[in-house]
Amino acid sequence: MFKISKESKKSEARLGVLKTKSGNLKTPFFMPIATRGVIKSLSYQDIENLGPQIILGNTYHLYLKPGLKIIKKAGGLSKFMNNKFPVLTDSGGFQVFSLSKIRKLLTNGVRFQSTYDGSWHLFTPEKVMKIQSVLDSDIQMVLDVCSDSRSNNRKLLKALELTTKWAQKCKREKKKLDPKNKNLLFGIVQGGLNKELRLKSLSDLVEIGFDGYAIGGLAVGETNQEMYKVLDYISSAMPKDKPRYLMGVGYPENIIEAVKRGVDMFDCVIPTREARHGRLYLKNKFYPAPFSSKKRCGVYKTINIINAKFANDFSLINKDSKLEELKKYNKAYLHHLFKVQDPLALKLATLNNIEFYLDLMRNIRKAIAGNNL
RNA sequence: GUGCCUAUGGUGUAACGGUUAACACAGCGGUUUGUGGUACCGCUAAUGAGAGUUCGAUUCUCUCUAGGCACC
Repeated sequence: MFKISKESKKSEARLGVLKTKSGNLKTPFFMPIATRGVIKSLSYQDIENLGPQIILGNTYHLYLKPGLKIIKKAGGLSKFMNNKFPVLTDSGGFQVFSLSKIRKLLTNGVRFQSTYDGSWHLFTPEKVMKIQSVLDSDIQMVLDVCSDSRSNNRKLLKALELTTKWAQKCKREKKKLDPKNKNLLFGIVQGGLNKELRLKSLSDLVEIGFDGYAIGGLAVGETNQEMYKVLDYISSAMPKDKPRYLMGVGYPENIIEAVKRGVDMFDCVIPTREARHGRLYLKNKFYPAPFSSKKRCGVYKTINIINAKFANDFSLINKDSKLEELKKYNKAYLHHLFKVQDPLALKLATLNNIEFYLDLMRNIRKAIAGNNL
């Protein structure tokens, strides 16, 4: 299921292959986000041109819209999207955190209010697994309780205990729904910034046994240093022969620091969300030199294409791109597209940033192979 | 030509004889970590011109200028 092919001599970084029913994934990898069943503004053709290894969808959002009936009729999320890549679905655990104002935490699950029509829906561990079964995602996540990493220990402990209890239920339900273990199930480590709680959470999950382990509840308000400190001890304590997934992270420098600490999988809204707000990730002249811990790893820069100075910049959006659009359109034009709020602006910027992230991951893998990371 | 009405940032509107003239959009810049395209946070920017009344006028009066409407 997961095989490590190379361990860096320079750090805890490793190369591996994760097998899923829809394809094999070279780790470390990054998952572009398609929460609602679309990488915002991109068609399946655009996605194929980018060639991600895997994309990410969301249980809560897809359950509300289009709903299970439609997904079932379509034959699963990938068929619905005409997507040929593996899919990981998040459980809705993050919505416990991000939608904290419109949810109620119960001992048997979470009651969420729909962001569409205000109706209430109970998400139990069992139900979340049923939904993911219909979505037929290659990698499924247990329902967890993601809390603010700076919460007090009592709250963290409660979140952790619920997470563990629910993880057990998720595993049991998954066995019923998918006895041949066609799709993978990952547990999620919680515990905030508390070492003792983190390690307890991990060992409880390992005892239950999962196909992979995720680190949740990070990048939710703490500093980078605090996050790295957690990774320092939790990553090395995780089973070596299972993939490690740092949920929701991050900026390129965060990803590099996590890879050095032995993390294999990432997802983040940054490249896509920031694209829609006009920020483009671009290689600088040192790319892909050995990634340093300097700001922007010393190898990339960002620009805000909406800035007035680009109104007159007729240089190409991205001369290094493999994508025709980014090599043929210039910055002044993209600036204009943002000013007139044309959807093409979002698509071009999104293509640029995802391409950057995927290329970054390729170079990270190359660097590990050469013991340079 | 006569009468009436109007004049506030780039645009559209508030306000009041009395603190620093408010709001929206536009403009300029920033934020974003298991999604925020519709989000969030800053910044810039105005009382048409002149005179009078008044302790104090963007507000009241007059003249001018510009625009609108009606009549000839």
